[in-house]
Amino acid sequence: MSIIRVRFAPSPTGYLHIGGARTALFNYLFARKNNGKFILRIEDTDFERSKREYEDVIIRDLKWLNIEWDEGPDIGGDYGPYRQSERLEIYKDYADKLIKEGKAYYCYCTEEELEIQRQLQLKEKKPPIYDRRCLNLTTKKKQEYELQGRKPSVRFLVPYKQLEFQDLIHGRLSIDTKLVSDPIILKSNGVPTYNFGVVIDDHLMEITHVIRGDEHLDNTYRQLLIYEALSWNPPFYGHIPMILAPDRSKLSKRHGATSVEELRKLGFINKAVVNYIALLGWSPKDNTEIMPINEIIEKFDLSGVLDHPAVYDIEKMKYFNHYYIANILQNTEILQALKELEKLNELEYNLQDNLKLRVIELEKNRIYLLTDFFELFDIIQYDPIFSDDILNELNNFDKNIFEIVINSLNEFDNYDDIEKIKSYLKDVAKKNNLKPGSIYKLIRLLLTGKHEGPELPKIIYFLGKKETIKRINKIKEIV
RNA sequence: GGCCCUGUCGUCUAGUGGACUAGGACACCGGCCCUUCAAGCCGGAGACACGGGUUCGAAUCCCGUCAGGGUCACCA
Repeated sequence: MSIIRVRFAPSPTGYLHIGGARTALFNYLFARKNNGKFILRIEDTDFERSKREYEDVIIRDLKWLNIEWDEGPDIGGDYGPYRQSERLEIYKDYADKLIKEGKAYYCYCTEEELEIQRQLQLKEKKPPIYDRRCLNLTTKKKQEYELQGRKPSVRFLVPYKQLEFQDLIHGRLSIDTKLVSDPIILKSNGVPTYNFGVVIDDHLMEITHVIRGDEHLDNTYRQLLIYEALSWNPPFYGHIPMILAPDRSKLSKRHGATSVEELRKLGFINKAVVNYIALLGWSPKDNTEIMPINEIIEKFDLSGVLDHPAVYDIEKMKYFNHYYIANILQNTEILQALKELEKLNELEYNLQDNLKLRVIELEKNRIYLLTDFFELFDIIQYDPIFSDDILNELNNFDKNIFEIVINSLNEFDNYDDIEKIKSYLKDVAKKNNLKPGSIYKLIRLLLTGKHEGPELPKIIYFLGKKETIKRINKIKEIV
C-alpha cells in the first residue's frame, strides 16, 4: 500500500476564504490522520488574474491556521516545482502525445467565434457543447488559418460512453459523456487549462486522493477521461459540500467577513476558526464540538463528511472563539495574539505586558472577540470623551452625590484590591442611604464617559488611585 | 435550458427500519445572579420539504413533485 498523498491547489487570484480554508483543512486532516503527505500546489496558469501577492497571502493565512504542508512552493519537495507556471513545458509533451494518438486535436476557432456559437445554442435552449468543427480540418484549411495568424488551442476528444466513478463522499456517480463538451487542454498560448494541469500534476505528484469542493464534481468526468486517454490510474475523489452564505447563495465578499484575513482582523483565534470550520459538513461520531486539533485529527473520517451544503454562521464561530478565550487558551497565548492583532490593526497600546496580562485574566470570561479586550485597554490608556448627552446627564446628577463620591474615593486607599473596592463602594452607598446603582453609574460615567463596559471595580483597579482622582477632578471642573 | 448534486429545529448537526415523546450546540425567549452591558447557571420554544409506495413498523429504503445549490469558459 503506497503512502497517501493529498493536496490543496488554490489559484492565487484572491484571498484565502472560508471555503478554501476548509478544503485545505480537510486535506490536512485526512493526511495527518492517515500518516500521509499534504502538498500545497499553486495553480497559477491564469496569468491575467494570478498574482504573487495572493500566493503570499494564502500561504500566510494557511500558516496562521496552523495547516502545515509537507511539500510546496515555499519549502520544495521531491515532486516540484509546485507552481504550475514553472511546469509549463511538462504539459506540452503530454498534449503532443494525445494529439499524436488521435485523442486530442487542434482547434483554430477564436474566442469570439466560440462565444457566438455558445449564445446560439443557449438561445435554442440546447446545451452549449462544442460542435467539433475543427476535428477533421484538412491540411489546406489549417494552413489557411495559420496564414491568417491564428494560433490553435488543443482540444481533448471526448469519447462517448457512460462514465461512472465512486466518490468518497457522494457514492456512485455517473454521466453520459455525450453531454460533455470537448475541453480545451492547451490554450493557444501553450499554457494548460485547469482540467489538464490538474490531471498531469496530480499524477506526476502521485496524489492518491483528491479532496475538493463540490463545484468540481462535473470537472471530474473530464479529468477521468484524460486519465484514461493517458492510460493512468486516477486518484480517489471526494467532493465535499460547499459552504453557503446565510441566504443560501454562494458565499462571497458581499456576505461580510469571509476571508481568513478579515476574521483575523476582527479578533478571531486561529484555533477557534479551525475548530469551527472542521465542523462544517463533518462531525465526530460522539458529536463533540469543542476539540483541540489533535483530537480532530484523531476523530476525522472522510466517510463522515456530509453530502449536503452547510450555511456559514459567524455567530456560532464567535461562540467558539469566546469559549477558546475563556476556557482553553493560556493567558500568554492570548497576549501574543493580542500583540499581533494590534500590529495588524495598526493600534498601539503603551501598556506593560503585566498589565495586559491582568486585563486578560480579569476580562476573558466575557470576551467574544480579541478586539473586545481593546475596550478596557482604551479606558486605561485614554481619557474619556464625553458626548453632550453624557455631559447633560452628569449635570443632572445630585451635587451631593458628587461630593460623596469624590470624598470617598479620596479617602480610600486599597486601590490594588478589587474585592475591597467593591465592598467599599457598597459601604459608601449604605452609609449615605443611597442605592449602590446610583453611585456606580455616576463613577462609571465620570471615568469612562459610557454607560456600559467592564465591571466598575475592575476599571477603578486598573486606573489606580492617582488616575481615578485625576479624571474625576478634571470632569468636575467642566460640569 | 441540459446535466449533476442536495433537502432533519432560524443555523451547524445526531440519527443508517423498531431504543424517536426525534438528541446536542449556536442563536432566540424567560428566570436566577447583579453596579451597567455581558458572562455563568437553570428553564422554554423550535425540525424530519410535500405526495405516493415497500414494510407488522420509515426521518431512515424506492418513485414522483417541489425547492435549493453546482456546472455547461482559451477561469480555476
